[in-house]
Amino acid sequence: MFDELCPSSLNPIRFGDKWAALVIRCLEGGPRRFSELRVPLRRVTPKVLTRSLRALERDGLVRRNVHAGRLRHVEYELTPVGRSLLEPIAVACAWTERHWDELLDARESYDDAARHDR
Amino acid sequence: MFDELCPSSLNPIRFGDKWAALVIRCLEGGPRRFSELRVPLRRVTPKVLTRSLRALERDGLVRRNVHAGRLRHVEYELTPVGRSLLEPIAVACAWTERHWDELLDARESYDDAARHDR
DNA sequence: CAGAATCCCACTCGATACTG
DNA sequence: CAGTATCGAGTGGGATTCTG
Repeated sequence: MFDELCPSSLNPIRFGDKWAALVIRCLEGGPRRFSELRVPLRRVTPKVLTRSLRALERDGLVRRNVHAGRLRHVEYELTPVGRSLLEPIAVACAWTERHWDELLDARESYDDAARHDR
Repeated sequence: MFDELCPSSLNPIRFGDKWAALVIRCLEGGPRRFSELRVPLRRVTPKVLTRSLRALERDGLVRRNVHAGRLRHVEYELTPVGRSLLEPIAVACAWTERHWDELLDARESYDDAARHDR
């Protein structure tokens, strides 16, 4: 899922925006700071990551906690509702894992047939 | 899911393009013709429905059968792989049904707070 | 009947640069 | 550190009209 060679854009199942599912899985192990999220999600620009987090926050799936101090830091964590999304995500991942090869094969032969028709 | 008052665009879980999940559920009961699909999916223009069906066909989720004759007609039906998608879809639907109200409430209070901050 | 052609809008995503 | 500002490209969806 975090593999660049396996772009999730090919996956027929999506949760929220492009990065939402990844963000949720990154928060599975507990609260994470913005810059901590940027490590596994280094392909996401801060602006886009922020928007994704805001959307999740708006839906009550993620809670945003600001810790003021000398060096301010912000933590994001899953709410119970957000955590409950892990189950459908896991089901979707299992489906994709089981049918990924069939999907790729189907696309290949479809595209081949289309190319032959021209 | 087919309700206009419940736009699936608010649903955080999506399968394929905007109409894919609906198409799949329409095909659950057996093969359907293009114009039959257009009845429950009357909000979808033919072009968009065609594109959605083609995408599903490309992924091997739907099979397209052309019956030539005096009056030509085309039938679409789920492949076994397509049918297997019904399970993740059902899980997603169950999740949404269970958390829909929380989602709406969260959005409302988030938007209220945002409006108050300005 | 089952689409294809054309045009267009809105929105998402991303790159880059900047800031309290 | 945790974002915001700006700009640009690409994509998806839709309205309308036409066709083998």
